[in-house]
Amino acid sequence: MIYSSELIKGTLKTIVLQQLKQNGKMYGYEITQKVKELSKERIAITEGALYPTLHALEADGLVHTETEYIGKRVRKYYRLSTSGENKVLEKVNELAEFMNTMKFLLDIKTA
Amino acid sequence: MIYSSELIKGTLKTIVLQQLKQNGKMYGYEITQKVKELSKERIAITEGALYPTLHALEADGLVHTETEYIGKRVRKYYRLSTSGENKVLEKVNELAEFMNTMKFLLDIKTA
DNA sequence: GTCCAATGCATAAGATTATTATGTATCTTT
DNA sequence: AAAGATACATAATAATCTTATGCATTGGAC
Repeated sequence: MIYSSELIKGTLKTIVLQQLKQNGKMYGYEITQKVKELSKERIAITEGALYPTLHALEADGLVHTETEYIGKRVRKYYRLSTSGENKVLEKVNELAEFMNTMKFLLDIKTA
Repeated sequence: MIYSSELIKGTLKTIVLQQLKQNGKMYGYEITQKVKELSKERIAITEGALYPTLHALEADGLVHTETEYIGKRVRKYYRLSTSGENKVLEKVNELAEFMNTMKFLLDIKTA
């Protein structure tokens, strides 16, 4: 079962930043696969969502890129900048608090 | 501190449905105030977001409405339909699971 | 050796759903 | 009398996703 796409909205940037934090440098396709695996197939990041997001993170100076060639195929690696490292902490903290609030609001018992 | 609006996206319908479940019948303004109170001012539902959402829930047959007059002032009460009662269970369960997945993905420790 | 699936990037049209602004009107408090 | 709270609603705009499309390389199956 895949989570309905509305839920991903608003958390995608946070997920991507956190993956970069945990893995140092990653390329786009790798991020989709890693998140798919970690979420047991329940979070599917589409390319149409991912690439614009990565470009936005770069435009905001939260990540830096390096291009590598594997044979003739291009890979664009992304890595957190210093401000990106701060941002991921902020974002994850905010989401953690938000989830606590939602748990209370929705009367959800902890598993 | 108010949660950034991106986080609300995708959870607003669930919040509204759950409030209706917990309180039987409610009118729009009441929902905004109740959520504001329960979230300690951290979730602010704007009218421009709420009313279209309520209308959509009604169009989907998840809620029924009754209009009441308090003096000359109109109040439109919303109440879950039978399919709305099923829907709220689905939505809350999905969100609960999603939050567990996110907690794992983002390496968040339980408070 | 050819074809399909997977890998890898990217953008564009369209849909969804929020923000912000605006409008109307009543009621309460100062 | 004025301001703020109550109460509904819609429209223009913005953000951000889905879906579709495009291009190109690589690996495995047949």
